Amino acid sequence: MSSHQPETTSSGATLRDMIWQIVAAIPHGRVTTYGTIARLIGHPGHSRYVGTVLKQLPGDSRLPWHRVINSRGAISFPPDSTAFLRQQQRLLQEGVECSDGRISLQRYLWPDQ
DNA sequence: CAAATGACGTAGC
DNA sequence: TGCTACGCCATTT
Repeated sequence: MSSHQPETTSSGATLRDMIWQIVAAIPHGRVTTYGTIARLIGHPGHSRYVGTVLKQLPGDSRLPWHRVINSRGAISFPPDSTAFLRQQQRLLQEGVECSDGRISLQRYLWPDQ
């Protein structure tokens, strides 16, 4: 087998598949963080990888990637980038207050404490 | 194949 | 309260 085969679990799912699954499960109008997702898939500390996976999503993906923000409660894109504006726009569209690019984890974080 | 990179997080100062 | 330094590791150069 080639050494660049995706890491798989006992169920056969790749880490990437698990991340997609979690992102798809984020409720409308709620958000979660990269670190939280890493924990949910049983790999705490892999927060950077979560970002890498989302970065590789095809442009036409229907996954709600915009509901993923960083632990500071902010959008992880430069404020002047189009990506930032797109994410902010999608969040505002579903009722998440982020006019300043900041989201209240206290109010929107998923899963609930 | 070695080194740099990145949609992160957190401990330390 | 804010910055810096590191750890993390798949992916890219």
